[in-house]
Amino acid sequence: MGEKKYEMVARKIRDRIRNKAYPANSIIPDQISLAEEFGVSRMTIKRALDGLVREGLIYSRRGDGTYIRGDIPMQMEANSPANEYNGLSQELGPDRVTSKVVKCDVAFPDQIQQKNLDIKPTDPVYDILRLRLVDKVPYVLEHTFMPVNLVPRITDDILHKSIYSYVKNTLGLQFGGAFRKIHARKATKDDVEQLNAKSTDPILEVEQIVWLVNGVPFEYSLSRNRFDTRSYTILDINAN
Amino acid sequence: MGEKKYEMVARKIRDRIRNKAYPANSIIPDQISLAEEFGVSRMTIKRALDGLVREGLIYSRRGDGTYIRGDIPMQMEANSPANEYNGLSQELGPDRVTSKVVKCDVAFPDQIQQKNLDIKPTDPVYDILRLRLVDKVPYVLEHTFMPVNLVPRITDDILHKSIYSYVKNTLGLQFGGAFRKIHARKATKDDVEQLNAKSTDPILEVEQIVWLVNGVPFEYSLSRNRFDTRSYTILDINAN
DNA sequence: CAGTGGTCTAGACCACCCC
DNA sequence: GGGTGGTCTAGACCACTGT
Repeated sequence: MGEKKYEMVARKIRDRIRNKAYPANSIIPDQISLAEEFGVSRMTIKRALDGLVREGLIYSRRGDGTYIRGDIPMQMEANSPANEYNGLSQELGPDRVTSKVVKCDVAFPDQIQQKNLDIKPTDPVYDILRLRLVDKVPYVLEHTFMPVNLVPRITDDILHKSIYSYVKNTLGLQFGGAFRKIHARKATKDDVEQLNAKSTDPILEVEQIVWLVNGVPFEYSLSRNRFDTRSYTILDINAN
Repeated sequence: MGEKKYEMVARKIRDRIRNKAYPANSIIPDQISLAEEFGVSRMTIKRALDGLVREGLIYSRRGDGTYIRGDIPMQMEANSPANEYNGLSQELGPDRVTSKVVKCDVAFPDQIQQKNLDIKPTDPVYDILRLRLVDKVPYVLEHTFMPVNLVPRITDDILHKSIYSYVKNTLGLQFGGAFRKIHARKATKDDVEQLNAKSTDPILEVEQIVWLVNGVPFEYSLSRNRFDTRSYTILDINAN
């Protein structure tokens, strides 16, 4: 189906912010005027604005108006946001990202994997260790576990490109969400060998569960990032 | 002012989930039934459910129904979420948290502070270094910068308790959001001395800007956490 | 097909800010 | 008081899932 009305409105207002048609720190037209301009109801305008609030682009104050938020300097300098489940390839473009498959096994899950993927000891999982390189420089060492029955027919070609685009586009599965836990860790032998980390370097580790829209856990993974080239960014808006 | 209707509905449904009146992985009544039961319109039910979806408690599928999400095992084990702007005292209870004020100066901001707080070189800032202890064990070393004009009359008593509750409750200011960047770092001399970290220990650093509802940056801080006692958790729901 | 959740409307009322 | 955003309604229509 086509673009929803509130998505259309949000997109157009987002464009105006990018074009500086609505400059930083300025006030934008009131909701009734916007409703007339876009030919939709005020509730639909509100819905679109709520989305932009959560994206951090605007903020509203009851009795006052809706304003464009200025740029966040820290965000401007962020190298690559480590959030979202789009995978590195989509974030940085598939041309810059390459993968070295260190290991790709099928095995029965250990207790941690059983618990995090909500599966039985007899349900086999993929056990995949990949080094992801950006512009041929080691970037992150990803250890991924996925139930075999959810993700059939993994090929070497897929592993060298993007698992996520395979899951999304070929298998037609939709991601519902993720829970992540970020740690600082000491470097292991693998980190030294694969990431070219020094043995005294800290490692930024992201442990995550990703599940599908139907609530089924689909991936449990541990990503070990070089501390000097990667950080994780979070925008946390205090909204309903 | 009183509780809004959608907040009331969300709270009651949240309670039913906690009580297992709506058990994990079960389906809940349809929106029309809920609307009748609570005596509100269906839109209000939808609004309440949307909030619970973002909290990760439920998920809905069009044409099907709304389901209770099972517990996330990784979340159960999380020691203490490092997110939110409530401050440590509120997270863990004021009785367990103590503070050692290492430094509390007023100074003119350097370029980084000017940029992140959006202030002029002539606007003085607090430069506060506090060690936060939980059950008397060093936990996090917080380096905080705040514009003096926004947060007047900081006292030693406030520094030993909670700056956040002072800002929220005494000054009556409301937090609008935060942007955070998480790094893994090498330990510094301060970390060794204050956090009792070993010089070879990694440090989990949270760099953040917090702003108020009117968009004004209010705090820029660097929190250095012991890698073995603290992690940062994020729940990331794929929703509108 | 029946039943579900998602979108959208037109209008009402309220809480709040600023003048 | 005048104008703003926030809440809530009753109802309509649509998209989707299951059978």
